[in-house]
Amino acid sequence: MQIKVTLPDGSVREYENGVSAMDVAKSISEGLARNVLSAKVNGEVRDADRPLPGNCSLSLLTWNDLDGKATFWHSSAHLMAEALEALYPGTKFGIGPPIENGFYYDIDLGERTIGEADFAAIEAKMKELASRKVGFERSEVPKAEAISYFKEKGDEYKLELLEDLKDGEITFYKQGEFTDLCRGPHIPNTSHIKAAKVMSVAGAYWRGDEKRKQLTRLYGITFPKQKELEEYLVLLEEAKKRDHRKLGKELDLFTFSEKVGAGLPLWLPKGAALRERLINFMKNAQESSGYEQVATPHIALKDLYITSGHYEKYGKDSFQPIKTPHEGEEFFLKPMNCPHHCEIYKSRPRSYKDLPIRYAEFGTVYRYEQSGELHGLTRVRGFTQDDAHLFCRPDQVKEEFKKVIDLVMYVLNALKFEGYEAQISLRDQVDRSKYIGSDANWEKAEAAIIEASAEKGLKTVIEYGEAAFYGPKLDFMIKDAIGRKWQMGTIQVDYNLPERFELEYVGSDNGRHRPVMIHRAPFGSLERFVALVIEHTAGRFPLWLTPEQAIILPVSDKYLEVSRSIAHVLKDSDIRASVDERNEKVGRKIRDAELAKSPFMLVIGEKEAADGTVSVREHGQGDLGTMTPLAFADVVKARIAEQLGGKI
RNA sequence: GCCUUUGUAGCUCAGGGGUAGAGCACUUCCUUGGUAAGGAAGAGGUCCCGGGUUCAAUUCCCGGCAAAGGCUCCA
Repeated sequence: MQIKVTLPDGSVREYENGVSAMDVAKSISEGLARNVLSAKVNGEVRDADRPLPGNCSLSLLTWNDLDGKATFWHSSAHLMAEALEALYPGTKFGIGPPIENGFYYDIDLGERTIGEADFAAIEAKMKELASRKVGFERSEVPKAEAISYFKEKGDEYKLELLEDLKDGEITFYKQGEFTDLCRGPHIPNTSHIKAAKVMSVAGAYWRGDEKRKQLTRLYGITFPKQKELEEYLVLLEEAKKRDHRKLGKELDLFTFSEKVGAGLPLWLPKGAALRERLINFMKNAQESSGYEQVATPHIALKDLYITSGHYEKYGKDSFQPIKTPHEGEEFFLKPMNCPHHCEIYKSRPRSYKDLPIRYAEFGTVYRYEQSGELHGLTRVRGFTQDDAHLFCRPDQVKEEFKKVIDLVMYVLNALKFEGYEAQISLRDQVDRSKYIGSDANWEKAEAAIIEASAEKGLKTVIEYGEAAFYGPKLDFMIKDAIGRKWQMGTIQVDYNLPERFELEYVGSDNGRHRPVMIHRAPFGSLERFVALVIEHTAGRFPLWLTPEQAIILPVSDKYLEVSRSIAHVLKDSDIRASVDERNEKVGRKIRDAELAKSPFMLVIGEKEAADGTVSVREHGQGDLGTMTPLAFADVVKARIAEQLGGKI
């Protein structure tokens, strides 16, 4: 009997029934067969050596396919587990999946601990085990047998995993001396793994539950070639150079002080000025979109947060209240601006004709974050949101939401952010105890976000359980230099706060109606936004944003005076420029300016002083020739106009 | 908060139970140099903080604090 196998290029080949993906590979070429790691059969990734189920579509997976890499790393996790069992007998195993870059295995070492000093031994053992060139043998195991196997081994974690599996669906994989409960698939044999590195060790709660036992998580990565491992490590080093914490220090943007407190950034003059430019950029954009600025204090009475629901939700796990000395009144540092803005809305009666009302505030808020969670500018305890709250009629929600999407997109484009992901954050589908408000309101809000995003043609992913406690969100996520995802802009539809604050407007029917609120922050927080701009530009900011647009480099002290007067001319043309007045050679000044990422260097020597010109050198580009200071100013302005797409 | 690691000059880092080290930055002097580092001299330290062991602790031990990588959390 023959079966028909459809390959990715659309071609159909016939084979004997019982043929494996590996056999198909061999029939195409020996070289391909050597590189096959697993196979996608009718969309399902399987071991390459399993017989094909009949007529099917087949793609052979190699290191060049994401699924092939995942198979490779999954098998590597098993290999590391085998090494660990050999080195540390009695180790119990949790789960060991592949991840974006490599894999991890969660293990319970009992009383023993593992540190970086042990990594080399584990890597050596892995390589030794890999070189045996043994296969990963798949076997289907009855549940009772699987249970008795792990009972005997004393591995309670695998036993717990087995509880959730049905009899008849349980498979083991065995390579060498190591047998693991595993769905598979795996690579043909261990010898594909030529380079192995244990990257780091961390604590990880069993099944992600803080209340359960903390296991030791070992992260590792492997490659089919030693050279690829070396290249990967170089890439990691390069990424570290873009780290905003490092660049922020080098570029004099911000600092932290143990005396001020962890997670409380201090902005240096250059950083503060950069922040101001971002604020002005946003104010301009908002002004033309009908927003009005408001301003509110940093603290408020406890009662405000009881009304908003924040006290119940976060009161105990938050900064504790400040008390007045005599009356004992309790004030909280504001963790959000919305309750204040609700009170502004309530300050007088509203007509349907007034809506939408859009209150914007660059509000600094304070939140207690767990100490282990603080991270540079991306996770802090005090930060400034480019916050605004839109109060609108129910029939205006979708339109307003779409306008906010436009604003966010404008911001992302102006800063050249491309790799963002739009995430619709909805309620947890099972556990609803984390949220306030009626199901009906949640459903309305969720539908509004999904519809508005779809009508804007936004490519979105849906994440359940990621909503705010009072409403669903559309979040714009972006990765940092080392691939961690952060939330940047956010837009949220909220039916709950208007109810809690009893917000109303008088409709055309002369009746009282409840407005809907939209919370939104295109930057998210200025702190995090600056961090991500630093990492995405590697410190080479867009010209309109950069601290210093030009540095003037006199060839010798003789040209200090003319350099200073050129700086004045540029300043009068709104160009940010300064003079490097140090007693150094021009080569040195250029080197330092290049390292400081100054966009333009203006060399002034005898010729330029005589001609009334500047010799322009662009960062990373080199000499652009000479021109007058005013012509240079025009070049800068034209570049800025180009970067901002004609706006502002 | 939990796990692993780290904390030495402004920065990057070496060192080690008994006078504290380098490079860069900084100060002064010499040099007036044309597109990525000119030369010389000098100054600079509570070796994160607190306790313990010791004749002696920056070094070893314990506890804090801060930072790094994760886990959990994230209005």
